[in-house]
Parts: sequence; C-alpha cells; structure tokens
Amino acid sequence: MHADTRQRLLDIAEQLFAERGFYGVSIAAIASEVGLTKQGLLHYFNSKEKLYGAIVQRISDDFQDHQREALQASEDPAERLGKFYAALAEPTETNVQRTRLLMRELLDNNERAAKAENWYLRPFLDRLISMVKDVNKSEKLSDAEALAYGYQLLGAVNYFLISTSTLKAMYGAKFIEAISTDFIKNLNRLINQGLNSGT
Amino acid sequence: MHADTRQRLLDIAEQLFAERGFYGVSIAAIASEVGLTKQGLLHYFNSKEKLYGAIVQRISDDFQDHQREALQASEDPAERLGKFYAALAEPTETNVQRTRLLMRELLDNNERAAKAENWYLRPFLDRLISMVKDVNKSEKLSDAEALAYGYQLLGAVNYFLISTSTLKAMYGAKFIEAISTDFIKNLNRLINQGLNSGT
DNA sequence: CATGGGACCTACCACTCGGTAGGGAGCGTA
DNA sequence: TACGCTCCCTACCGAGTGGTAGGTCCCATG
Repeated sequence: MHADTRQRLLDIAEQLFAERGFYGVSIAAIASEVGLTKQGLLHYFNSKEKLYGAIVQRISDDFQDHQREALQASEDPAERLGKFYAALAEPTETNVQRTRLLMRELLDNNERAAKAENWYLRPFLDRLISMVKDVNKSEKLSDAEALAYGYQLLGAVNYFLISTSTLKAMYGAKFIEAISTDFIKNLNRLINQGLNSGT
Repeated sequence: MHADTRQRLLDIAEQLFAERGFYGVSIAAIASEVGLTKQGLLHYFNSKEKLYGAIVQRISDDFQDHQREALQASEDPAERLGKFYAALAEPTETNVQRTRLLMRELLDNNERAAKAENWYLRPFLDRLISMVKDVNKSEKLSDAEALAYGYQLLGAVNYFLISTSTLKAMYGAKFIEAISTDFIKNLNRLINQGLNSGT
C-alpha cells in the first residue's frame, strides 16, 4: 500500500534527478527530502537504478499519452502538429523538469541505457514521423526527411526549454519573455510554411 | 613546465566529463587514464572544479575563435550564417564531445555556475544576434527576434548532434546518415528562405 | 488473541570520494 | 656541494556512497 509515499518518492526524485543528474543525487538525499531514511526508500525501490527507471518510465508513458491526445485534438494535420509542439514548448515547471531529465538521459544514454532496450523514444519518434508526413501528403516525404524535419523542431523546442533559466540570468526576464513569444511565432511559421514549400 | 602532461590531462578529462558528466567522473579515474595518480593530477589543477573550469574555458575560447573566423569567411551574411551553423553541426568527434559537455553545463548551470559569472555563452550569443540581424537588414529585427531565430537553429543543431548515437542505435546507421543530409539541407533552406519572408 | 506482512527504523558493511601532508627523484643554478 | 624548484609519488583523512542485515511497530485477518 501507501501508494501515496511511493508517489511522493517518484515526484521528488524526478525533481532532484532533473536538477542534478543521476550521479549528482544520493538516495539518502532523496529519502530525507521525502521525510524517510535511505532504507525507507529502498523499501519501495530496491535500488537506485530501479527508482530512476521507474521515473523515466512514468515520464515516457505520460508523454505518449499527450501525444495520442494531440493526434485527436484537431482535424487539420498542420494545426495538429503546431499544437503538439506548442504543448511541448510550454514552460510549465514539470514540463521543463521532465525535458531536463530526458535530455540528461539522452546524454547518458551511451553508457547506461545502451544495455537496455532501444527505449521509450522509439514509439514517440515513429508517431512524430507520421504526424509530419500527414502535413505534407502531396510531396510524399520519406521517413528520413520527415524525421529530419520533426527532429529539428524537437531540438529547437527542447533546447530552448532547458535554456530559459540560464538565458534569464544572462539577459533578464523581460527580454526572455519577448523571445519566448517570438519563438513560438517562429515555430508555427516554420510548420505552416516551411513544410509546404518543398525540400 | 610539462605543458604536454597538462594538455593530455585536459584532453582526456574533457572526453570523460563529456561522456559521464561532472559527478560521474572521479579525478582518480581521469588521472589513471593519463597514467598518473590522483595526486599527480592535483599537482596541475588543485581541485576538480579548477580542472573542469579550465576545460570549459578552453572550449569557449575555441568556439569564439571559430565564430570570429566565420565572420570573415564570406561577404554574404546569409552564406556566412549558413557556414557558421554547418560548422557547428559537423559531426566531428571533438565537436560532438564538446557539444555534449556544453549541454551538460547548460543543464547543471542552475546549481554550479549560477554563482559564477554569466559566462562564456554571452559573447557568443551577442555575436550570433548581430550575425542574424545582418542577414535581414531591411526588416530591422529586434534583438529578441534575432536571438529567438538564432537560438532555434542553435537548439536544432546541438540537439541533433548529441542525439545521433542514440538515433543510430534505434534506426540504424544508414537511416541516420540520410537524415543528416536532409537535416543540413533543411537548415540552409531555413536560413535562406525563413529569414527573408517576414515574421 | 495469535500471526503475518507492510512500513519503516538503526546499525553496519565495503568502498569511493575529493583533498591534505609530506617526501623523494631529477634538474638547474650558485 | 648545497640549494631550491618542478613533477610526481605513497600514505592517509573524514565524509559520503549504495546496499544488506535484522529488528520494531502497527494493523488486518484467522
């Protein structure tokens, strides 16, 4: 039982892993943040890796849920894609946090997750490919072209999301807000116009 | 003296930090890779932070050198910008490595470097802004608009660069090579056409 | 009332961490 | 010969690491 404690562990561990990375956080630190001892934590997840794995799993599940929702949100493929990226770019606290964590995961992937399966990103990207292809059916984009395009926008959005705090420290909050607006505007322009003008 | 040993320390530490992150590497591991003991390393850099700082400094110096070269490489501002991003996107081993390290630095920045100065990225981004504005002088882009645009491409390029190894494991090397080509093609199209069609 | 299991604890293990103290080998200079 | 300097070593420290062993408390079920 006590799924409540389990949830709180996941929530807090997610936050700490996102901020400091896998090696940057000790399970004792996580536990104490929740109000447990290290061994209290290990009662729920019997290793650090297991805990971390459960977090990545949860995030990837949620992401795919959102993606499925986006697929049904609109009839127009371009608008659909636009909404999808807009949702990804939304600077919610949890959204930023999760993007940070997945970015770290991508960086660490060579080592830790190479042994694991070719993971959660795969179905996400496959769906992305088909969403992009739907936008421009007349040109019959290849999978590679579609992924190249989709990944470009994905990178732009994610990179910007993890940068905002640094950029704010560098240029001030006002300036960055202006950029955020321009950023989204630009993104939509790229989707509507970039994809329909040939390769 | 023995600038040679110093260089080798920097080279190897850069590689390890890029692969595993600051907390993921011990100075003993770095030293042993070079053929020294931990204390041999500490003779050259008297703390882990100092070593790491020297690495970031070296990278940022090199990056800005390249950026200055790019500024003089061509007369046409659009072509100049295109070459600049193409150089950033080049999947050289050291280029990928350094992008990884800087990406980690960006993620960790909240904690570690917040106390430090508003660092190396600033002059880099300032120059980027002016390069973007040069491409489209007629429209007199604001700084925010220019940075939003430049950062979008920066994110796309960097994110793709750190993803290639994972993508290869997921889709196979052939497919990813095709994507790389489309990616660069797309990038140039965005620069030449995206910037000149209004905001 | 007895039993069992979930939730969580203290105590401890072997090990690694970054860093210090101090010394020795080889060198150039006086 | 004596000195100091650079380079690098062994030995060690206190703190912290992930994880195990074993126990206590409480509550639900028999």
